[in-house]
Amino acid sequence: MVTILDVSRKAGVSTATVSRVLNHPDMVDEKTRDLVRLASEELGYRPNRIARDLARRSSQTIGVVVNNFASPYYGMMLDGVDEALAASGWNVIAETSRETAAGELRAIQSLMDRQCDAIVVHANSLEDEALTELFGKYPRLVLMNRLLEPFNNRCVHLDNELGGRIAAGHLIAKGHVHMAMIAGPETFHEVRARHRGFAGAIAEAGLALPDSRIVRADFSLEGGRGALAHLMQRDSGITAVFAHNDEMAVGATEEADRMGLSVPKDLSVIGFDDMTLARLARPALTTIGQPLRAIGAACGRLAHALSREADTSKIQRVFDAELIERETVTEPRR
Amino acid sequence: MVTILDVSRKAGVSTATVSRVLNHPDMVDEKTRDLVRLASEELGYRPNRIARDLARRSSQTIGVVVNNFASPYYGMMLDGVDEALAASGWNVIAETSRETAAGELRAIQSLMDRQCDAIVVHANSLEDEALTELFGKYPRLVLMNRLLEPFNNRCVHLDNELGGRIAAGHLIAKGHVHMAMIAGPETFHEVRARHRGFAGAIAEAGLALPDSRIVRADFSLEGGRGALAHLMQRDSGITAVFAHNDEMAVGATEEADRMGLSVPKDLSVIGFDDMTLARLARPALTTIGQPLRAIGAACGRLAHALSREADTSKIQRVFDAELIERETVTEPRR
DNA sequence: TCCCTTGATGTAAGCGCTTTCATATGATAC
DNA sequence: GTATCATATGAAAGCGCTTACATCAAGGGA
Repeated sequence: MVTILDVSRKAGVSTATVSRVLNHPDMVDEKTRDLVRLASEELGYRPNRIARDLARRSSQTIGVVVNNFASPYYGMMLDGVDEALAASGWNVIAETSRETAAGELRAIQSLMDRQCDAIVVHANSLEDEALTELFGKYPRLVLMNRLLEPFNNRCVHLDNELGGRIAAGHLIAKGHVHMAMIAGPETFHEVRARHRGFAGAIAEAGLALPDSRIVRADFSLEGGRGALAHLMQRDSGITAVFAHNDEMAVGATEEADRMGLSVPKDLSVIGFDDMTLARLARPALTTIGQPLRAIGAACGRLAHALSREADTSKIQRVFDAELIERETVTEPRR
Repeated sequence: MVTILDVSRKAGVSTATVSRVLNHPDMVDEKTRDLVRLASEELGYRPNRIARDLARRSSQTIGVVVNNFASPYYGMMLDGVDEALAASGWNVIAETSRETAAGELRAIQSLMDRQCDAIVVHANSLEDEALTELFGKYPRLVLMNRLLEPFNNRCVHLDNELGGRIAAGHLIAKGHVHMAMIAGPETFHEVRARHRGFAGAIAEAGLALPDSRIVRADFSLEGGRGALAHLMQRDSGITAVFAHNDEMAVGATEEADRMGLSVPKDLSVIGFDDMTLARLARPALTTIGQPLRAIGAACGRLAHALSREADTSKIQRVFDAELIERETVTEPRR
């Protein structure tokens, strides 16, 4: 390994000077600069990032914690973070939590041990209290796609409640009255917010969403199928279903099809997330979109600003959900 | 920040002893060990990973270079790497190349600067020569899902040629004679291998795959649609199409539908990759699956072994493509 | 009793950088 | 010619760890 000492010797200067041409080139004479650069070049010198970080007491790195890498949901947000940071020369290092609270803690710890200047965490297993303690203790934590009340200014998230509202609003506008919901697991705070929004808008319209029209599934296609079967068996008068993600919505569509119900003629279906699959499903799924890349990018910018103690006031923290109209919602049959 | 010095003072021992209870606990007396552990605990001490890595001259970290995070194709492989390394306590740090050769080089460099003990790279923009030079120079590089001839033992990949062969074999077995191919961009080495396998198997069966039945598209749904339109216009006798990825296959299916051709009755379609979409498409897409997670895991294991100069001979490097039969292939009409 | 082991700990020298502070040099001003 | 200042550089002290080596006490064998 060629070190700064080798370069300094070859160039006939001190290591301090070499370090300066790397980091503060204007502090050194042009001739010396060229000398050093030439020597660097010839030796193929590359500064050791670890040593630099240790000396600087800053790693110029943002850590990110996500559930896994395989799901494009996290992938898009990660891409967003990455993109936001690329220009500044900062790096992102991501770790997975494997969907457990312990994993989330472990990943955060591990990223702190690596001296990340700030950490963006997508936590959905950790409880509010645990998070509150963490956020109270560490000022350079950013919460990704979740709201934690006293720390709003370090949360970047989709307005899930609005998403639920939009879904309900769209169905109501089409004339639906007997609506049902296929919810995700209650541990997800997004699920609770979507539920709140959907139920709220329905109530405000003077309609009802009895518990019998709510069923929970696990975000999977099969879960969606089972949920729809369950729902229709309880109450065959349902004309529209809101599913908490696209995969369950597609599952519900398939199950409806299997039961001889045509979507959207006999049953309208609306999903959530607007993943690729919503676009590719047939009939193409009407859904609620969220700007994942933008959310990720905002997290990246926020984390970066926090690290440099820069102004964070102009960074957007709440992103609106958006109705993506495709083919699975129409007026109810009368 | 609480350092090893703080702990040593609190426990009344030297920093060396503290370091030893952390790294070689059996070298220190039980009583001292407890003393140190207690002090650590009370102070909330966490070793600074950067300092440790510098002193050890090893980061216990594997770097991974991928095109992007958003595509599950990379996501699954990343998850595989992550999973393979989790047990050993090693970390993975991933960087994106943004799909350019320059980006691939930049990412590799950056990971080297961070002293990754080994680097797994998914390179599809870099030419063979450039890669050969890199692999010659750095013995701890692993190539992900691509074969680079003189360095077979550092390449983990799907047998794409076999994949092409399997696709052709399946269609031939069903009785197809007039087959076509929607290829991806020729810059992808996978594309060339799939082409080779598909064409080879057809030739060996005594059939023909004239150039007029090959058309190139860009791996997108729209590309697939356009390609199929093109193909059928040139030669309406085609009874089966092999597309180089699932998205193009689904596009082709849709376009066929639009043209009044029913899949699979009038036209059989077979894709490649077996992404979620293949499972969810209707009709569900028959395709060639690749064990991405396993490939990623093998890369992780190989990189890990390389770092420790351990035995790598038992690590699988070539993975077989697999036929996933669903609904889009059947016998041709006669 | 003396010498040699053995085991437990401390001392201190790194790891490859950055940065503070001191120093040298030449230019500028009087 | 001397005092002053700006500019360019070097010396050296860290950053928070690990580890080779030295040291020391206790135990065992002669």
